[in-house]
Amino acid sequence: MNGMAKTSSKQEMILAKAERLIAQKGFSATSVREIAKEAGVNIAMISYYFGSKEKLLESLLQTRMAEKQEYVRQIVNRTEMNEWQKFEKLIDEYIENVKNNQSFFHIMLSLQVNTKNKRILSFIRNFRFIYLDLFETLLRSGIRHKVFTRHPDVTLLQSTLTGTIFYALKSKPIYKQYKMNNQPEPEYDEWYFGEMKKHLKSIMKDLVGYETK
Amino acid sequence: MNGMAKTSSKQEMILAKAERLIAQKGFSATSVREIAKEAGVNIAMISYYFGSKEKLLESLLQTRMAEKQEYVRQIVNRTEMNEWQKFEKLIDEYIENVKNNQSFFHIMLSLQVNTKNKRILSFIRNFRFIYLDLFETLLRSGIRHKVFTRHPDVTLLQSTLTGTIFYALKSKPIYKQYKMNNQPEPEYDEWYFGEMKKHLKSIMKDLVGYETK
Amino acid sequence: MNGMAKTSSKQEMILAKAERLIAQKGFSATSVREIAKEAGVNIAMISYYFGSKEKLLESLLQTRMAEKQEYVRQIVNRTEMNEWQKFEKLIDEYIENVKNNQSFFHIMLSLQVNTKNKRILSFIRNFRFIYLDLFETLLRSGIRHKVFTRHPDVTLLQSTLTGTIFYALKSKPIYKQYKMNNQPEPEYDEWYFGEMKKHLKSIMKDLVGYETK
Amino acid sequence: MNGMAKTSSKQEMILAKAERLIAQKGFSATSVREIAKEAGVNIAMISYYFGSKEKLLESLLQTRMAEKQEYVRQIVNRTEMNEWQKFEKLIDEYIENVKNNQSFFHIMLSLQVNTKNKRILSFIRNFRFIYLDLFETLLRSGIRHKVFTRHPDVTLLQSTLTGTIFYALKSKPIYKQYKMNNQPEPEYDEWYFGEMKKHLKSIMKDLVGYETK
DNA sequence: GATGAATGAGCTTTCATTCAT
DNA sequence: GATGAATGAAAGCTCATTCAT
Repeated sequence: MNGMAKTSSKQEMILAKAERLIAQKGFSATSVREIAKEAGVNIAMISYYFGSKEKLLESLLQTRMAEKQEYVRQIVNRTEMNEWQKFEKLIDEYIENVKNNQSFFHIMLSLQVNTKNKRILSFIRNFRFIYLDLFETLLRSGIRHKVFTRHPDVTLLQSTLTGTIFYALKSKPIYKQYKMNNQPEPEYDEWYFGEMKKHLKSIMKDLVGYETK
Repeated sequence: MNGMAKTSSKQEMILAKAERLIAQKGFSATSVREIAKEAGVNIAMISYYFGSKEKLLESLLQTRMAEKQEYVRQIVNRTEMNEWQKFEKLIDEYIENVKNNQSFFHIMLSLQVNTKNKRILSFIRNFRFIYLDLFETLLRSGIRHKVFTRHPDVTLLQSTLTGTIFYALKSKPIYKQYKMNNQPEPEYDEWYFGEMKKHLKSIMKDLVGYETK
Repeated sequence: MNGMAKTSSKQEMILAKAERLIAQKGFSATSVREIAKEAGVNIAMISYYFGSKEKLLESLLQTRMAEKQEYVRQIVNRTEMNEWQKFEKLIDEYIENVKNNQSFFHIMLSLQVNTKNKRILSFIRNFRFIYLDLFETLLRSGIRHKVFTRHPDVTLLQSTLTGTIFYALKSKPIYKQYKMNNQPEPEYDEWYFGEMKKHLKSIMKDLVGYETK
Repeated sequence: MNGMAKTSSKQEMILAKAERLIAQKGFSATSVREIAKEAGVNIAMISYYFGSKEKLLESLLQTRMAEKQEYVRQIVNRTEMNEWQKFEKLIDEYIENVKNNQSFFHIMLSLQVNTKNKRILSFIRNFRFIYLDLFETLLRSGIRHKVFTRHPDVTLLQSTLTGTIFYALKSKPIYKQYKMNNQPEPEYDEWYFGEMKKHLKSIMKDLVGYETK
């Protein structure tokens, strides 16, 4: 048990360091040596634990994605909320999630552009489908219960929701500079992601035609 | 003159092939050998023309960005349009531009996350600032002329506009698969980008508070 | 222990082959590939063991210089000899040393002319200072004990001693040809370095004013 | 004629810049690009004028050696001096010559160790032989005229003479540091080379057994 | 299970030289 | 005669991975 725990923590340490480095520099520009050095393990360990650099990435995605998918189902299954409240909750949680896992979402975005790895593409596709299905279900239910008055295309909705978040995430330093804002990082983040939430809720409200009484 | 044209076309050929490869695989994952092979030139030519792999990328960005910035000013300076019409025109042209220069915009997106090259970061920042300034000017003018009734944050507006386009672009195959659509590519593209235009105009109309009379 | 010995012998093998090649062809004209091939190791091992080609050279100098400095102290500390006998002993040993490590001294001379490497220049300077201090001590002691009657400038003394040896070393093939001598190498070397010893002792005897009783 | 003069000066410029660079960095470490850049000519000119980098070096040596050999004969043929005076004159002139052509003598020294170029080795050998013959002639004459009482080996004599000069030249900064001398360069040089002359004359006087009456 | 040593393939860049004009 | 363009070869180095223990 001691041995296993130690091993497990080593693997998790490797994944954590790899995540940060790959998010910062890209997958190709990050060397196994660097990851091993950062994680304080022998170079051979990456191949030893994960098989290869590529499989380390796959392992990283699988691990992180599994962690992230669970919370979604909880929201949808809650009955005390109407569809618009669930929508709001989803937006809040999504943005919080991105805020707290910026490295992971950087990698996700980067991989959608560049990877040719079939397994990784499959991971990403499945991840996306889960959200599309979720939104579609929510939209239908909202229309049925007359909470929503419009039924937008769910793929365009996702593009705007996720696209805005990702692009805003990447643009954070540029926008901070544009506005000549000198706030310390945590405070600025709080404000930045808060504005993002309000902005996206406003757009989504318009898209689904939710009318405040 | 013949010699110059020939030289110029070789450099342009290298840039074109580099653009496609870097967009597909990322900068680090693209080797100088590959670019040279694709462009049909000797490996040494990349260093000869551009100095280094890194400087080739800088040269690519500079060249393409110069090409793209011109058309923007033309729209803004047209006087027979009101601000909302200019907004619509900009969205149409932006989407067309991205559609026709997907590689370049992929690279731009990718570099915003991963590069640490100061010069490149500066290029991108300037490119982004030009658009931000443009939108800000347009918003102020629209408000002044009572064409717009709201003044949204220009950075969030850009994130939604550009983020939606980029994300929708990258998600095209996934969405096609999700909808189990078997249309041939050109027809599907025509429809897909058309829907994107309508979708974004609808969002923007809401954001700026433009009221159809 | 077996592993260590094996490793150590590989590194030593690389150093030995590098020494010979660099002495023959010069540092710049000797390629890492060549050294690796001669030493029977993979090219990557040079970087693996030494860091770089330049650091291999530094390592070579440091290793060899450490080996060479030890014997000097032994002579000086011997009490049964007078100063002139120590002088003679030093000349004999120095020339023997050069004879048996011609490659190393070729490199030393070559580096004094061409290198701009700060670390290497520092190695050489320290090496030189040790000898200067040694000669100065010997001269003073000899004067005090009335073994020597003159106190020549120690730097000029070193220039003549070392300069003669180095230049004679380099000129060996030319002089052999000049004298149309066809002796086999080892016998010729024996005679050549023997003459050098007598010649330098004669000069030094004059310089320090040592009188045979 | 204008064209020729221009060409000739270009070639001489290339030789001059090549001399300095090769003396500083060594032949292999000096690139054709560098020489061309320093000389302000096109890279192709080196191959064009001299055939190759190697032949440029040959050309350099041949040119410089021809310039240097002439002055020697003048001294030897002067009849108003006895052999020792000629010896003194030679030492003075030799040291002056080296002082004023340090680059060339550095290259000579360097090539004697490292080059495998047959033609260059032949140049150097001939250059050396001329001096050896000269000294031999002088020694014989001195003995015959009872100016000298000893006949040292001419190769050892040359090794000491040239070796001391070269080594003292190269060691100048090290010795200045050793003596913690802060004199300005020109004054120190004057003193340093003056001491060298006295030192070598003293040694040579002893070697040839010249007795002051 | 874990690791330092070692490997071959590949990287970018620079080399001296030649070509086409 | 002179030169910018272009080339193949080779340079030093780093890569992800595997081997031997």
